[in-house]
Amino acid sequence: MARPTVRDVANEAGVSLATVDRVLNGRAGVREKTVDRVQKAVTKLGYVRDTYAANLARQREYRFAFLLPEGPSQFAETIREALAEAGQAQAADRIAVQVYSIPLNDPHAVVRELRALQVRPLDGVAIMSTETPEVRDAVRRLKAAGVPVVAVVSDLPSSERDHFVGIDSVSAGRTAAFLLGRFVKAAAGKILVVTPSMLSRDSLERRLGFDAVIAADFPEFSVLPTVETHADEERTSAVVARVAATYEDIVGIYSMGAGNGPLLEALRETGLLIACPVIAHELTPVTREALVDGEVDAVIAQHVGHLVRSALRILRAKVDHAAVYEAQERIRIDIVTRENLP
Amino acid sequence: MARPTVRDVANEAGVSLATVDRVLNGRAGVREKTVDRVQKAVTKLGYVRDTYAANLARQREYRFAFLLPEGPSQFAETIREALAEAGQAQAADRIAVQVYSIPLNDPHAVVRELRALQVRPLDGVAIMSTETPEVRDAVRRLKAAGVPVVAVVSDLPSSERDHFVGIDSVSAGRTAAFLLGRFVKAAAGKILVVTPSMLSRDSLERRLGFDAVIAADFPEFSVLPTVETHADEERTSAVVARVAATYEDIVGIYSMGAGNGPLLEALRETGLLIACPVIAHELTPVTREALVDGEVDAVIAQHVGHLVRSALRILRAKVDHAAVYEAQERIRIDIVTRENLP
DNA sequence: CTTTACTTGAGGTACGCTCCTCATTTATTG
DNA sequence: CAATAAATGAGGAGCGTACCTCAAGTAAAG
Repeated sequence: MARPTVRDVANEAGVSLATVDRVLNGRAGVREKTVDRVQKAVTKLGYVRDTYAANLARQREYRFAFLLPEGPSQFAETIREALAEAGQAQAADRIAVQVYSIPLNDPHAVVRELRALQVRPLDGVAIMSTETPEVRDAVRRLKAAGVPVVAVVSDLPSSERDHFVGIDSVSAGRTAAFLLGRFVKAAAGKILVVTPSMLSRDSLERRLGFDAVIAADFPEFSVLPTVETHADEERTSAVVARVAATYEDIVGIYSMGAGNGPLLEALRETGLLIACPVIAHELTPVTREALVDGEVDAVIAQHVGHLVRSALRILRAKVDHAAVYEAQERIRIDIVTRENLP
Repeated sequence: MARPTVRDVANEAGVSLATVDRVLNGRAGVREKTVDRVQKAVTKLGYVRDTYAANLARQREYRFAFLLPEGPSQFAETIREALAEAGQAQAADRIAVQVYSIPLNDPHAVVRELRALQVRPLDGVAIMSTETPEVRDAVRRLKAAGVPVVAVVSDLPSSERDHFVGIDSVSAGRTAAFLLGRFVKAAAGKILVVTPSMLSRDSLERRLGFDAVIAADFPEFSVLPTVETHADEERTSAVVARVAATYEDIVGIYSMGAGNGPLLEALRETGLLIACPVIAHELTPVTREALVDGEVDAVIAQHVGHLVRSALRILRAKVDHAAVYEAQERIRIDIVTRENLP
């Protein structure tokens, strides 16, 4: 009844332990017929390799790199924290994580950083970045070198990343629209949508989902053209002031991206913050405080702890050539309000 | 730089391997002075026991029991599924889970089931149950026998359960109130609250949280006395019909507990379902469908996968006399809408 | 100072697996 | 059919830990 071991498999297949080992680890020099026999024994007995014993024997150390955008992004910061927090568990799982910062606005630096990665021995890479040609090339090179790559938070679909870990941006936008539509008490009016940049795929997709739901379920509201802040404080305050002056019937606000600190400050000045329900993204110190203060009504978030753990699990699975358990790796779209704040 | 092993600790402390082993595993027969020396070496080197190697050597098998309420509860069913789904991972972690059904309405049967538990060798128990005297006694007996017990979903605070795995009911009620208050478009009116039974602690606490938020933030609404369905279909339909006839200004509905199938059916008949926003609990096939159909606007849920995994992790930690990593074990209050349905 | 009880050391075996070597058997080819 | 190549077997060491035994050491009690 106990778990079958390699020994049991060897017996069942009528071969030696060495042969079973060769088959299980894909080593060469075994006739196809024999491979079959062993595999049949494996399935018959329901043998599952004891990964822990295997790793113990193998003295395997998973060396993973996490590439996060440099700079004062609060969200990236919470990911760093989650990574540090997960450190404990990582050590037990023989996972060593190096965190690198990639300077987003300096393509040369990006290339340099990514080149450097290829030199040191590395078993897997997780990247959070917008999809620039440099990043795409780097991912391709890593893949060519046999290093698994997962995209985190923001997908890199046209690179050959192995997996994406994060929420579906279209659904996130739809969720925001649903909540905002339900929260607004006014009978009709305009909805303000703000993002640092519409060049990022995430913003585009969120807007797509947002518009679809507003159009279908809340036709009484019209969504204004997306306001871009370019992650610049002055620009944020200027552009928000202009929009607030132009339209007097703004009834709801959707902040699709980062930079909520300056944005909220600008909104405060215009008085829009008190009048309108606000939906924002990602749970950071700023959005948390805004939730508590009632300035932001709901935050669409992804659990950074899950994000990090999922990325590491997937990288490990890729290294081990094991299957990824998709159901567990799907990141949920968290809705955070003042009352269910974790 | 590599992880320190028992050998390193022995060297550092200037004692033998056997002594280190005695100290680490709390075996008797070591002078206090020596224990200190070893422990100092452990902290100095940052030694962490390799749990996997340890379990391998120990040939440990964690035998856990899950006690779930018998009967056609959809929620308990989803927990069973989550448990089965987790089976894979459990096997790798040397965890064997037995699921038992406890007949809620037959105290004798409960006692019998719980007695039976004590006979078989058992390393830990997770219980989902309301707090009856029988259950309380059983928990006490299990604890006395040295078996860790965690309460799942519904807390058993007056028993000596080691841990509670689930969401905070007061916060859940507050969250429901927040959402409902924001969803209702009417300027004023009454809110209908329904539960199978107000005898359960969960319902009481949810109502508490719900009332607090409505009173504080949405004073334009008044909450009707809780309607009890006693998990009975006919009673549900009768009582809902009566309430609907009595008050014509019901503007929102909060379903605090199980039995959403019959409840929704009854609400459908009264026409309340189309008119009012509805908040319910737990994501089951019924509530999922109701979300998709727009009959229920939001569901307050707890991720059953997390619930199960957390319970197992905690039980394992208790068995190993290891620390529970509280931050990871806090179950989030999920808000599920049509758009972020997992 | 002896007797006794308690502490500690030394060493071995085992867990399930990986990875290595070397010998032996089996199939393939000219 | 011999020479060569390929496939397989047998066995051992090691990963970090647990747990066991037996002997030797040290302290406290009489």
